[in-house]
Amino acid sequence: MHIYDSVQKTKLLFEPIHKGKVSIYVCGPTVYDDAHLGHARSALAFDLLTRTFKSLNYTVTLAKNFTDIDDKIIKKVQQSGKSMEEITSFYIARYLEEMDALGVQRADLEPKATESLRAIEAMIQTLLDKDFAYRISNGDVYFDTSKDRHYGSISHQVSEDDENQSRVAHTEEKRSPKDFALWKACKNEEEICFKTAFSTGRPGWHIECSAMIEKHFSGTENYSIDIHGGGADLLFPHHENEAAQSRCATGHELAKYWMHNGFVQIDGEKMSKSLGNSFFLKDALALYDGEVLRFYLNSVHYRNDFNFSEEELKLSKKRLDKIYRLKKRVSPGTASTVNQTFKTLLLNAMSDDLNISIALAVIDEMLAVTNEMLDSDPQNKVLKKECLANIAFIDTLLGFGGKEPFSYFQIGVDETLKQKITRMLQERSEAKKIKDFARSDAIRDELTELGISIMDTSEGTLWEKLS
RNA sequence: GGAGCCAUCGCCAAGCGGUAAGGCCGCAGCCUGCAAAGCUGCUAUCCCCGGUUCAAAUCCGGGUGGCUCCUCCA
Repeated sequence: MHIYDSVQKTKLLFEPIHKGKVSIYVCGPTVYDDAHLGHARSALAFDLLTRTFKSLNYTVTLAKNFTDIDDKIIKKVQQSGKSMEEITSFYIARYLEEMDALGVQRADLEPKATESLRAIEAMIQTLLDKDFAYRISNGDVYFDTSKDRHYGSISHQVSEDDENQSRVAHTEEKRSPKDFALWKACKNEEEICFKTAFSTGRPGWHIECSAMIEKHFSGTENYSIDIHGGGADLLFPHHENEAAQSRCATGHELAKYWMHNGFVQIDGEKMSKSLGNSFFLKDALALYDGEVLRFYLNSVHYRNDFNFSEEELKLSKKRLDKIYRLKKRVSPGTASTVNQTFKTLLLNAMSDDLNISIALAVIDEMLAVTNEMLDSDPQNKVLKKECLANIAFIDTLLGFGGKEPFSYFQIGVDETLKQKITRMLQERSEAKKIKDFARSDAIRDELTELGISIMDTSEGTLWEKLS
């Protein structure tokens, strides 16, 4: 397995800390609002990563956190009158439902900030004890970036010039604009506050990830985990700060490899809540099947930016359709053993920093070859069984192609319409029997108007919903 | 102002110094009563200008254009 490390900015051979095992921590969402396509892209990218490791016979431990303490959540509590727990549990549940619909496998660990307060407090206390952090008069605790000689080594974005480092306003007591909050003291009684030795308040954004990783992963003398992942926007300052905290608190590096996924864009601009161009997952899933969305969002390499368009999504579906058409051809039946050449080619592609484009090309080649062989030998049962195994492997590795193929093409067609289609097809085949082609073609036109495409085969007439 | 990323056929997109994968669309053909599906065939010298090299889409320098980070952000 080779992966691109965003710290060294090059593709590296993956060598696990512990042989045969891989530990991955991905920054999850802040749960104060609905997830959009960008959240899906990130989840999907790391889902592909864990599936690939699993197929390579690694034992994977994946952690994805939920940030459930945050200024925006507090704001929402104040505005809505609901409790923090009500709000966060609602969005966590919805996030998980939507990820299920996309075929994202659940993380092994889903730590929350509210459940990690003791670990957070302990890490901040360690940093204070070791003099890597300082408390100011209002109770805030800051990380002293000047004490960390390696600060900047993750993102390479730290300026020598303090004035240019940040555009945010700073408290006077902060020693440097680069310093960041580990702990924010409560300013008034309405806020959500937790008692600690240093002050009553809440954790800063960066500390939870560092603390959770220490809490859940054993690590070694060199690294806490193998891979740390997240969106490209998290590289700086979030991951830089995480790395600094962990390095200074534990004496070793946080992660051996760092991976960052590219953005989902709308009309060439980053999708974000602040820009107001978000396409929410709940809306997308109301319009399109989760598997289709998954296929589309995964069809471009995870590090590239992804310019989303509904037209492209529909075109992308055609490529998925081809897998299911072949699956129809080889169904029903039981899968035998996956073709080893096919399996190797697919795995090789994904082992090269998740090269999905090559993987899809390998699949298309398998599709074409199998279709061709079936054209000349339609009853080849050995071939059919192997093909079912091949498609099952695609589903295991990439997470699509697993549905029952006939129902796949009928998603969105209700029972009433299905019965109507069946009646029309019966009438059409009777017309065809007596060579009344005018009548049979008229029925086909009616079906087209209903959004249904038909195809005559030796097994009878099949139909699909037009997308 | 500081720090990066990207630019390949009409569209999407691989390529990681050795002579341009794949998909969509289009055209022609096979199959079909006609279609659909499937199969076969056809379509690019890689934003521009220099340089390095026997050899560059791939490396270096300079442009142009787009995006991102430096504030919450996947």
